[in-house]
Amino acid sequence: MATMKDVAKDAGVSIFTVSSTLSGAAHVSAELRARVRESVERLGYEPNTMASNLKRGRSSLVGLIVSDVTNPFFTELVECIQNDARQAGLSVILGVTGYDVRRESELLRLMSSHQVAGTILTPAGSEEDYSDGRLRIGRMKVVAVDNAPPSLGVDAFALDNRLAAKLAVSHLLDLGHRRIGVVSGVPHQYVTRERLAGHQDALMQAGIRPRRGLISHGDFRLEDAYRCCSQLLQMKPRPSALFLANNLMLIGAMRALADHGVSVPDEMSVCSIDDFPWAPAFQPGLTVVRQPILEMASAAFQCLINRLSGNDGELEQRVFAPSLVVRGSCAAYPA
Amino acid sequence: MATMKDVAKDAGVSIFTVSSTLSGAAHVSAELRARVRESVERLGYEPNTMASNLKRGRSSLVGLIVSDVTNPFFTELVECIQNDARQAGLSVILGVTGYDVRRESELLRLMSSHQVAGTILTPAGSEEDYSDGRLRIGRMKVVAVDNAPPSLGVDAFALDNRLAAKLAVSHLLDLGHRRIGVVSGVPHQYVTRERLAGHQDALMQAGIRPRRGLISHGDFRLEDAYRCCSQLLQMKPRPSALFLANNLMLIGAMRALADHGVSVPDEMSVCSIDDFPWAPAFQPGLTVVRQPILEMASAAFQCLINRLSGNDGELEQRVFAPSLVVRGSCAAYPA
DNA sequence: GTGAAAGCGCTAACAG
DNA sequence: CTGTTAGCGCTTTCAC
Repeated sequence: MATMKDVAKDAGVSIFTVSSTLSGAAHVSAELRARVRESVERLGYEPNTMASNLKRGRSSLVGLIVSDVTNPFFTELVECIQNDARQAGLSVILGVTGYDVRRESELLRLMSSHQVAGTILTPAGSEEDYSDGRLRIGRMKVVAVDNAPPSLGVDAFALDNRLAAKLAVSHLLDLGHRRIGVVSGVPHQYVTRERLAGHQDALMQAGIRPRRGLISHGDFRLEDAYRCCSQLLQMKPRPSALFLANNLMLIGAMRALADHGVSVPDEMSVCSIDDFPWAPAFQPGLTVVRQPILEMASAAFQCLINRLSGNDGELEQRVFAPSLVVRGSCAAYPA
Repeated sequence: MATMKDVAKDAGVSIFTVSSTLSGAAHVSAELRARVRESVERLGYEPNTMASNLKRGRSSLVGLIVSDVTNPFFTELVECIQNDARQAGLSVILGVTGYDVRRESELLRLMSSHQVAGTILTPAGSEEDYSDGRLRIGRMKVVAVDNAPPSLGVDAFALDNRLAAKLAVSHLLDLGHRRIGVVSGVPHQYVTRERLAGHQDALMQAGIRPRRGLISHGDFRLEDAYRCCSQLLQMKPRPSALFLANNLMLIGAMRALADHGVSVPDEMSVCSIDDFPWAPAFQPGLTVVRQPILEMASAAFQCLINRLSGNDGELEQRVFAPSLVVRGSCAAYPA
């Protein structure tokens, strides 16, 4: 592997000249520049980013830690951040927590040890998990997306999860449903609590008292939602509608419904949080509450960039508005 | 940010002692070890991976370059590789090509400049694109997954794409379909050609001559498939079955079918390559040809690890068997 | 405009 | 067992 020194020797110039030509930091005469370029070409020189970063004290890497790459919400987030990073000349190191706060800690530490400039994180935990500024690792900037317990202590960009759930459940209520089965997310996460609270808000507003038996605790993943949904289907009387706390669980529920031969929306109305490409492909189309992922991602990334360029202002905490996307999976009660 | 030097000073030992305690490379007396650990704790010391990698000449990073993160096939690949990498103590830098061979080149170069130990790549191109050993960048090891034109010149792990397509189309043929609409992938990619060839194989075997008009060229993405499928639906007589070259295009087709009020499988049988979590959630369940992603990913990663540990043996080129997963989206003709 | 030289934080000989 | 030291490849003063 050719180094800068090799190039310098080959071109008969100093290391400095090579460095300046490549980085454009200082004026180099056209002639030397040409010689350098030629040597670079001939030797197949590739700059060693690591060495450069080490010297400059900051790296061209950013961390991106998400809860679950197989979830289209996170997937789209990855896509967005990836694009933004590329445009900013940054590369992204990916980490996956699986909603595990301990893994999250490890990953954060790992990112820091890779000297990433900053990290975008979808926190896995709840308020208690972040009480002690656990996210402040070294001088690494971190900004949170999606799950933003108040105690985070970092910039955060998240959906108004409470309102999102309320929107979904109110939609069901407006259609006349009274027994609404709920599959919520991993119990300890802030997002889950908020969505559960939004569910309550909706019931409250409609003057309906929530029943424990109708609330089932999933883990934001498909398999568990399948199980939860199957249980809900055993209830007598059976709920007439289902609210799922995220997209993957919606899929799990649809599978369960399919396997139990329950038709949507005739026998069961279904809606969830998180829109995704597959939702309109179902027959009937799936009614969901949409998150403005692109906006959240851009805002988060821009914020990170600002922090990196020295902005030490107040914490930025932005909440984004959900929107109900009505398709065909919720029908009026009785169907 | 505390450095090793700081820790050494704080603990009253030499840098070397700190280094060996942390890496476990040399024996350090229990007492010093304790002192070091304490200082590490107190100062909140984090090793600087970059410096370490620079010094050791190899990095704890691997590159992972995929065509499209929003596609569940690649998503699952990312998930698998991510897991394997973690267990091997490696972090992954993610890159996305969008099926663009030029971006692929840039990304490969980028990975190399980040001094990654190796890179796992889902190549975007075709045979001609790799004629000149374009994948051999510096001393970076690269191994290919998913798309493996013979000219690659690197280890490759891919589905038997030709057989996969044949399986799908033969299934349709066996059900009595004779006019089968096809939406293929990005025209220049090897995978696309193979799947098209498999389609031909199936027709040939059934003694049916292929008709150009029934073949539409998508780009492995949803939107374009929607368009292609809509066009196919205009044909008179209309095809009685559809074969999609991948999962995202299946979704696009299902959307088009839904929008045009065509019912599956009564009015249209549908099948594609790539299984994905959503497939069984549809009503009817989607019939697809499954790729053994986990196996392919593990094999690829293991191969990379072997290469990294000095195995300079022959190129490993492995082809994996597809399997037809019959669900409900294909019915006998006439429906 | 160009070169020499001093490190960035760490590892790994080599001495003691 | 522990300390000293010489770099890894690059950026960046500082002289010329």
